[in-house]
Amino acid sequence: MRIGEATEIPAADSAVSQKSARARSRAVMEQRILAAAAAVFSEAGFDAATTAAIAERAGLPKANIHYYFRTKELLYQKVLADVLDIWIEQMDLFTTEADPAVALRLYIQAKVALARSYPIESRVFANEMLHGAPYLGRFLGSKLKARVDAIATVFARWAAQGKIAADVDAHHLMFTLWAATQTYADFSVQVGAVLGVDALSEKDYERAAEQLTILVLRGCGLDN
Amino acid sequence: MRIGEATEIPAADSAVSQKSARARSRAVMEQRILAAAAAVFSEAGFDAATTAAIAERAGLPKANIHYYFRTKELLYQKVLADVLDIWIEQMDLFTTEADPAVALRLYIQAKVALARSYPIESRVFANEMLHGAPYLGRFLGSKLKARVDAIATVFARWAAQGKIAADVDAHHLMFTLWAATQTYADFSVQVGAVLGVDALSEKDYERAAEQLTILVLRGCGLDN
DNA sequence: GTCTATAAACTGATAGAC
DNA sequence: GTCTATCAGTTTATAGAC
Repeated sequence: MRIGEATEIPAADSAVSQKSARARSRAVMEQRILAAAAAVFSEAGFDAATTAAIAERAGLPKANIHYYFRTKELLYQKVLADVLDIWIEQMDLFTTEADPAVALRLYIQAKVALARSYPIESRVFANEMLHGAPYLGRFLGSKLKARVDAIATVFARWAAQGKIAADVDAHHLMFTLWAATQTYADFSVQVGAVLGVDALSEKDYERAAEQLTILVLRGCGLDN
Repeated sequence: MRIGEATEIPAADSAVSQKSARARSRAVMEQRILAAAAAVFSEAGFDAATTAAIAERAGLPKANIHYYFRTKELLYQKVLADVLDIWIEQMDLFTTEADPAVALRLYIQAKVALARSYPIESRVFANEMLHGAPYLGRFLGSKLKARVDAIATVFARWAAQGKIAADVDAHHLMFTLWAATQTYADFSVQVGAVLGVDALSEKDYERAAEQLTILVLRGCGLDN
């Protein structure tokens, strides 16, 4: 297929219309492969995931995977980058002007919602951490650390203003919030088994968020 | 070497002395292999772990691994069983007679101590959960569920006696406690990076336990 | 019991026809 | 761009000398 053939549709969105039919086709295939790759990586981890499994899930011959992503490593890095995009944009809630109780409540709800809506991405991230973060190591010590340090500053101001208990360490609080929310994605098998259900329902996630909110707000000395 | 040769030492402990020299030698080799296997499984997960890597870490030829454990799967199951032994014996603290604050404080300290002393075992367990618990699935829905259900009964009694906040769900509290403590083993790379340290020190683990205790006790409506 | 050698299957990646 | 065939390397597991 050449550029500007019959399938070329004038799009309303200019950013899209600037792409040729070929480029659009490539983007579609890449998305399809990335989705399949994320699923396989989440189930197996990087080392155990096979390009054959990714190809099969994408409904493509194995060689096509290597045509769009030269190596398995490049494909994994792209998956990880997409996963990070989802994860990092949650911490803006913690500003000095915000109400601590409201910020914490919204953050917990957002994180539990992420665990429910993006379990695959959550597990890819968990696998990466569990295996020593060979690809995300840099990000953790730079960008993520900076974000949490900034949040700690906000918590210190809140504490100085008497808005929150002074003995709460923001760093460790974040570790607990991350762990407690991600467990509903990463360890959903365990949670489901202990609750006695096959799969977690919307009610289960709501209750999870509600319970964690109760614990954390009261734990931070905030009236519920 | 035949049974009853010069290396046969009369042992004070009868249980040990009943074992032949051959059996003891076998037990030693099995332990050596199991330790190496746990390390490799914790770093790679079951699928990505190779018997060659286990052999290398144990300082043995690869064939010897298969002599003591016929298949990689049997070796993994034995490692998992040993891991479970470490993990399940922590919940006896929660009895109706116990003081809720004391029980929770001790449980958190014990769990954080486990995360520090047995990070390998913790990661093997985490890997198994993350990949859908193909080998521990049964255990989760039977033995573990029964334990947590029993704890929930204790919490209900405590709540009825006014000893603990009535709106705390014991099941979700346990999920949070497990996740928050295990994160110091499973995600120690992330924790260390955000704290700005290469490796977590004893002080870091102490602070982790202390902070989680503050949050949970106050969160459960208990005077600290 | 230990170890070298090797079988049989699978892995990431590529060549080359279409 | 797509796909079959295939390479070189690795994997689990075993055979068989010692």
